[in-house]
Amino acid sequence: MVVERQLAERREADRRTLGREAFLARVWEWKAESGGAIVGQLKRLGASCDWSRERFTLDEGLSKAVARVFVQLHRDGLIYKAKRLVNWDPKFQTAISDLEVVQVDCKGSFKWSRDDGAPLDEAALAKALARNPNGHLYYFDYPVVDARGQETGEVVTVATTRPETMLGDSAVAVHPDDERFKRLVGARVRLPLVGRLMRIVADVYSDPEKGTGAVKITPAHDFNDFEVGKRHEAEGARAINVLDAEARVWLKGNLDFFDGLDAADHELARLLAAVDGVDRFEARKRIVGLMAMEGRLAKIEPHAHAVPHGDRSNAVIEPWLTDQWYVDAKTLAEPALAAVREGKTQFVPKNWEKTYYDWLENIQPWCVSRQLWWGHQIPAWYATWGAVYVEESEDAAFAAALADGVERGAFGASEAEALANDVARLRETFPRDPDVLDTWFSSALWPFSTLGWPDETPELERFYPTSALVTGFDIIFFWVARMMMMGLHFRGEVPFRDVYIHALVRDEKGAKMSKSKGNVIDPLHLIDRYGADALRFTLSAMAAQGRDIKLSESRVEGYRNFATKLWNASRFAEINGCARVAGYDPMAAREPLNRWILGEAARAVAETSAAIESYRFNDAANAAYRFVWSVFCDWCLELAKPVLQNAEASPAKAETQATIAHVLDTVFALLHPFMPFVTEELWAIKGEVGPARDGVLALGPWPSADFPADAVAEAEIGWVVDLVSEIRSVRSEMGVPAAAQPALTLVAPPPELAAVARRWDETIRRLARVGEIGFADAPPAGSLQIVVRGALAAIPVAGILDVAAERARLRKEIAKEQGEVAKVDAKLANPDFVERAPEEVVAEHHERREAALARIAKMAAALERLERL
RNA sequence: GGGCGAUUAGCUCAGUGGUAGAGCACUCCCUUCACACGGGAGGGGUCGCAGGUUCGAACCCUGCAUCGCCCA
Repeated sequence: MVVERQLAERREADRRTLGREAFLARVWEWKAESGGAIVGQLKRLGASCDWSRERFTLDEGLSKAVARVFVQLHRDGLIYKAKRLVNWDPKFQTAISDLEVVQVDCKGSFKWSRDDGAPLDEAALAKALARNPNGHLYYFDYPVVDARGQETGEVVTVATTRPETMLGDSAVAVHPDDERFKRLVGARVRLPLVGRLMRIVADVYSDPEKGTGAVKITPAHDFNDFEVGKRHEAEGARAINVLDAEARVWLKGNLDFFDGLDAADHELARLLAAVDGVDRFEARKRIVGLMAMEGRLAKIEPHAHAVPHGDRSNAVIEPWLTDQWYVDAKTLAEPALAAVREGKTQFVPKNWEKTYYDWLENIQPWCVSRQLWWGHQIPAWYATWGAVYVEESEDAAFAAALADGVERGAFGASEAEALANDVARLRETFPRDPDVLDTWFSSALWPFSTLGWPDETPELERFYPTSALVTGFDIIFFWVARMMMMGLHFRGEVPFRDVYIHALVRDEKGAKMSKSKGNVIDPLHLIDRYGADALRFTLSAMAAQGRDIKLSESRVEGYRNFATKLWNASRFAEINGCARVAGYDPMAAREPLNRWILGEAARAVAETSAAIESYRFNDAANAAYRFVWSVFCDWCLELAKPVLQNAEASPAKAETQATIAHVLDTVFALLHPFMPFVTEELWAIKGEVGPARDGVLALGPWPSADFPADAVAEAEIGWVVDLVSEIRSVRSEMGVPAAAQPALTLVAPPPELAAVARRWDETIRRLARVGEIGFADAPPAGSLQIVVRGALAAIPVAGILDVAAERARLRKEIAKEQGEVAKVDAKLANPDFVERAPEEVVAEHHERREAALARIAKMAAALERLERL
């Protein structure tokens, strides 16, 4: 299609002029240059595919699979040729499947009624239809005739949105229970302009509520009418095709049309002159005009209805009667449905199962032939005696045709032998079906055709069934369901265990990106600005299940910053001699800080792994992000600074350096799926010092989550973190200048806490920006007082303390805690709660209450001391 | 008309029965020797509305409203 458009743009010969072979050469040319674009995008995004297995549907091996499948299905009776209505695209002149049809709502504005007395303003109608040929309902009177064909004076009014199809009408249907028409069932009407006599038949398809309750039946041009027509063949209903492949009215030489008519009739001649060979929409206007002239047009109303359009061509689709090849999708769908019901294949998120079921349960025969040139040509050869030979190769087909020809007596054995040696004549005698297969037909074989099927290859043995298919929801019908059908039929096993339906990226307003809307966000553009890592991380972080992604650049920017942060953290480690050490054993680490960060890292790895395994990529990205930035950078590196920057070498310093190097390696591996480029780069840089790397990070193992959490280390580090945080908070709130370095007094700490404080003296002073750290039994006068994990800390700021503000602050804190206690008390006072809630929930409430009360007590005491001032 | 989903902080979104969260934006402070693409501290939500189930509901059920998607 694209190539055809290019040809038109460049004013070159169209495909029919060019001929099949020359055209296909052009398409291959185009495929070579543009087909690489998507692969290029994937590579820029860092998709680590096994590119050696890249395939194109028209590759040689895949063609073999297609031929095998077509022949096999034909022998199984699951592919057949039939004359049925198809969705015909008059622009591309090919049949398309239901899925390639999009419904477009149309509503016109033109209104006219014969009862108003004014003549039909054809110019105004033409103007309205020029804007959109659809969107109106036209009411036509069909005169009732008696047994001799004389008009009785009575009319039946039918309504239609496509007036030109009346040329192919062969019945009028009314509902069997509709009292208004009961006595007319079986009577005949004369089709205006044409003169055809047709029956009024009773059929439940006719909806008494819609239009006039009587509906014209045009079996050759409407899917519903086709079914109605079949039911009433005995009453004369038949398919009369009145359009050609380009949707022009086709009457001259149309035997079906003239059947039963007097070709010499002058009224018919006038009709032919007016509409024969005329485009359907022009014919629509002319038919309406002719009907008005005959006084058979009752009225025209604006009418909202859905009009089928080709999703590629955007042309209005015409239901058209043709010979096409069909796959018996209903039969193939049964195992495909069962496989998902039995859980052999699982959808993630699960709710997409419903979409899959709905479609497969209501599946229609799949029209697989296309009147195009680009694609797998259908492996069917025809003989003059009406037989068709479906074979995997031309040779096989000719052999079969010759043998059959001899059998039928079409020619003698010697004649057949002579023919067999003359390929040119064979091709003339048994022409191949010129149509090609729907591209989704070959796509349906993808999971096994790409692995070498129909040969039993080692790849097939190893990789089929595949573990997971990742795709968009809009592909469930087109591809997933069809791969399931074909995979089960030809391999006896599902093609994949999991089907992960990913989010669709939309623009910032939530609109689906489309070239015609011009709101496409080019990933390469974003990559140029923020880097592939930032884009990947953003997409992962926003890929919550069951929701689409409204991509906003600010998020991408934020994750670009994250990549920078990671880079700087690595630089910090490098500057501070955090080099990898051969044989480093995390389990042997002694320092609380190291044991703590190792435990935190293990937890982050475990969380990220679990999230990835259950396809919760946003949770995975967030867990990794939080650990790297909020834990490792914000605390571990900060807490390590005093040790690292101490000029003296010590076992603690060496252990910390080695641990940080080790944790960084963990971080690189953990982030690699989200940010492959920067992590690979850092991995290489950090590989320059210390033991040699085994290989690239991309091929390295996933980090271990084995390190057990160390409660003692957590208590120590956690307290330091909380203390620093609390001091910072109270400083900021009370307006202690950043430059001021007041002392810190720990009030009567338990001995082990005092030891911790001494161990972290330098760190606390640095991070909390306090001077000397001392111990006392009571807080010094004029102190800010805070409670950290049950311990009281005081910051004497006598000179600058605003006593009133500090009182207010303490009262506010106390009130907050009291509120908490009140809430918990209310619950605990409820006997139903205590009785029915799980024990641990009740216990937790008690603990919360105790903790709050303890804080209140300490702060109340602090407040009291302040009051005494 | 049928089905699916959404409605939570200014914005974009997590959160499937037990103390409402993140990123961005916003306010204030900081040129502290990895990082201003940074550091620190804050403000901000009766979880669309109305019922119901439950000791307890953003979460489960029913109805309604608004928006979106798919199918006919």
